[in-house]
Amino acid sequence: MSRRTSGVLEFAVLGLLHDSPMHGYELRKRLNGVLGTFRAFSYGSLYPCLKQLADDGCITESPAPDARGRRSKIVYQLTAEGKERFTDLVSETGPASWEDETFGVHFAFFSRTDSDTRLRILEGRRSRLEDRLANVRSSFARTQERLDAYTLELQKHGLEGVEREVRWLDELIRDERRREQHPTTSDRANHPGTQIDEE
Amino acid sequence: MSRRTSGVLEFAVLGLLHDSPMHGYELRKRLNGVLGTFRAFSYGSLYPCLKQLADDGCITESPAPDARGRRSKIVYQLTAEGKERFTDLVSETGPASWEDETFGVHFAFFSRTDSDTRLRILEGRRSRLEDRLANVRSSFARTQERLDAYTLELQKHGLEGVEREVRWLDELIRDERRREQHPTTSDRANHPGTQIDEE
DNA sequence: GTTAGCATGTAAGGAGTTACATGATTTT
DNA sequence: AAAATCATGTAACTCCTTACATGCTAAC
Repeated sequence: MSRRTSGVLEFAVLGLLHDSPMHGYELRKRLNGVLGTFRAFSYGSLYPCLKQLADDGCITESPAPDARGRRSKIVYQLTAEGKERFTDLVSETGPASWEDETFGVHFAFFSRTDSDTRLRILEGRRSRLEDRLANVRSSFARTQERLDAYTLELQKHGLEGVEREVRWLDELIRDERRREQHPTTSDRANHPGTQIDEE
Repeated sequence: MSRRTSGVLEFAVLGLLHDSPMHGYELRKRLNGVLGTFRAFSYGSLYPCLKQLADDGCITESPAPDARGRRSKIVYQLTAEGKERFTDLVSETGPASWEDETFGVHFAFFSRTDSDTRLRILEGRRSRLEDRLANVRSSFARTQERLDAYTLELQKHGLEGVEREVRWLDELIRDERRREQHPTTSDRANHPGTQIDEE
């Protein structure tokens, strides 16, 4: 019942261990694989996080099957409670799922959710970005003349980046809606190998 | 000679105070204006930073905080040492100038630098991103088949974002080179109002 | 038998946030 | 005179990094 840990790292760890047990080293590599450009974590945060998850009863630390020597490798494995915890996290559709720091991870584990949750998160993210656009644009209009060319260029680039993400989200939302209307067999269990039905 | 503070916030504060003295409240608004989409700071980090800069002798707080009776507004102003510090920071062309957390701020104050420094930073950033692309692409090639459609989509989106920034940098570098070859009067002092010579 | 990579950790600290506390000034 | 906004600050905390420390295991 503890539920002490929080944050992106914990979420990602639970998600990866959901696929299969692993040791920390492997975990870290996959972590940086799954999160890609978005984030990278060091062992200095990974191992304490694993300890915490173990304390919380979400994972078990077991010595490796081939352990005969002294300090053996540790295989981390999800418990029933850990699975439950992950399910809770992955189906969260509040602000925590669409903020900058967390949206990427939620998206990375989208195949663990249902279309409904996905849509809510995508739309949440979208309106979050729209808010930001509105803010930036209005302060832009107010202070534009005071900014030099480079600052202006930076604003423009940032703005276009956000606009680009909005377009991306629009496409994803459209696909997701289409899928809701024309459900296929692969929609309930979206395992690796499943393709998004365009391109 | 202290030089204790470091980081983006300090840099940005020095840069803004370089234009004109201000109080903290105003400073914070401009901060979020200049940095736009990239970052936002709270008072909880701004005021301690200002205290630190005052301790370091980079800024003065006027009137002195010992004003009897009422609490008065404080106007923060750059000292000679503060100006020097900012000049040092703004002409830094090492990794500190092109990493994710810092590049934006350096760019925002590009008009305070010479074309040479700008080019070095832009190119440093560019090669930083190229490295990242190479990394992601190779790990992508290795692990692609193990990723589900959403994770793949996320990777793709991230990758395209980086590619987009590279194209942006290419354009800026080209412009900067053109400017080096055809210097205009506005190149040495790039004050507000100066336009980048395209668009 | 030594280098390189696999594997697990810890201590110290950096850079920021949130929530709170307080008071001054302007607008309605 | 109430509400909004301007204005300054602090304490506790979060989440992560760097640098270090240690030892195992495979390959050359």
